[in-house]
Amino acid sequence: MSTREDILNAALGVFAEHGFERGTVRDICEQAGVNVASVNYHFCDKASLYTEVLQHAYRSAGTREPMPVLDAAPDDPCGQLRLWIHWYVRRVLASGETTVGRLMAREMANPSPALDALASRAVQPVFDELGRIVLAASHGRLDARGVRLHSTSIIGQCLVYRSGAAMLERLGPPHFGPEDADAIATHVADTAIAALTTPNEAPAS
Amino acid sequence: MSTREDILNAALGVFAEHGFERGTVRDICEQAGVNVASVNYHFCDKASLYTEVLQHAYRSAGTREPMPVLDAAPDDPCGQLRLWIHWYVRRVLASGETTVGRLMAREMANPSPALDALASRAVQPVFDELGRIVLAASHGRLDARGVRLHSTSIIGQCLVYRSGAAMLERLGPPHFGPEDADAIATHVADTAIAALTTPNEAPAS
DNA sequence: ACATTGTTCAAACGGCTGTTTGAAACGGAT
DNA sequence: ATCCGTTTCAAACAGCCGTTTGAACAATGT
Repeated sequence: MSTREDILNAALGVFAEHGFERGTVRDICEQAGVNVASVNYHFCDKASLYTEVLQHAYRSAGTREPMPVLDAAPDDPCGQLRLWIHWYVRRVLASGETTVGRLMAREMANPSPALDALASRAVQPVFDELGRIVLAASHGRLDARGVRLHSTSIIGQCLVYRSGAAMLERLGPPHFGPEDADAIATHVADTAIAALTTPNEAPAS
Repeated sequence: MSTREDILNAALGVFAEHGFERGTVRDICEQAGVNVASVNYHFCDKASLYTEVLQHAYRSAGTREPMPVLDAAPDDPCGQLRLWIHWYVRRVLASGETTVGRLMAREMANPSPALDALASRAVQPVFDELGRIVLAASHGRLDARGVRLHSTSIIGQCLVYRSGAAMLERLGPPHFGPEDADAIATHVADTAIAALTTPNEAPAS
């Protein structure tokens, strides 16, 4: 039962560094210290190996820093939102340096069939939880469309520090790294709460 | 002089759909109606062809819908911000369907040497302009760090509809397409202006 | 002891890839 | 018409890829 996990770990690194196409089975097996045929024996395909690697990666990233329990303060949805955003930003910026983050960024830009399973199993629960908090923070005033808009805005503000990292670090200072996670999270939370608590806009002056 | 451009256009479509690795020279040439050897004759490499395609794509995307002139209302920075965001969202969502947007998203996740030139030439001016508007909308209260935070939040909220499109459309309704560009832009502008005009938050409880 | 099952391995198999080659076709200048 | 540089083409090349094969090996149950 060791070779399977050896392959899984080696494949995580190889796929993250070179992507699915350039990451060769031979390279993975050499790095795992196993035979080439092992991939086709334990996982039937290179593609199937990839999907398992993706789920393994996302799950391990999730368990390393689990989503905070928010039942603690059910009467303070804004506080819950702050907590959630801090957790998510830390998770996003931390994964930007490790292999997992690059793997996810690749998969977003280059969707493979593995993305379906990943979306429904790993991402959907996180996104649903955010939607629930947003709805509560708006005191139930938002419809499904509004919840989705606000949730997507929050996710977008966080994710840009990973998906747009290559571009941002080419745009001159000031730059933000994992050490700025709390500052970024505070800003995103401020923005989100300001948007949720400001009544519908009249055009601003 | 036709085959060069034929190859360039065909390669744009092929690379955008399949990426650099999976986009084969044979496919490009077949779609352009030319011989396989033409790629190595007109561009020496497949890689060189790719960098030329990237620059060609950025340039054409920029000229199709130019950044709006904002000198019209220099005394209404919030109005300028709304205008700018509407322009940017429309640009992002439009390019999300065409080939250019997907090509850019791929390049972000998998940066090639071509990204440096693209960042300084195509993206930097757009980002600087946004920074100027944000600074004005905050009545000059923000430092460079604050301007960068707000600008990045705005960009992130817009870009997520492209860079996260593959994920978002797997997360169940409601979905947003190019026809919702104005609604999205209005929401992002509301959020940004709410964040810019709300006084500094007290730390969360 | 044997047979069975699950696992590992070296070697080879097709197939697709980017690239090269050398000849053929073209087009303007002499 | 002849020449010469440029461009196109069919064909082949060399290499790497994922996958398969069939034999060796280890572990387990009978």
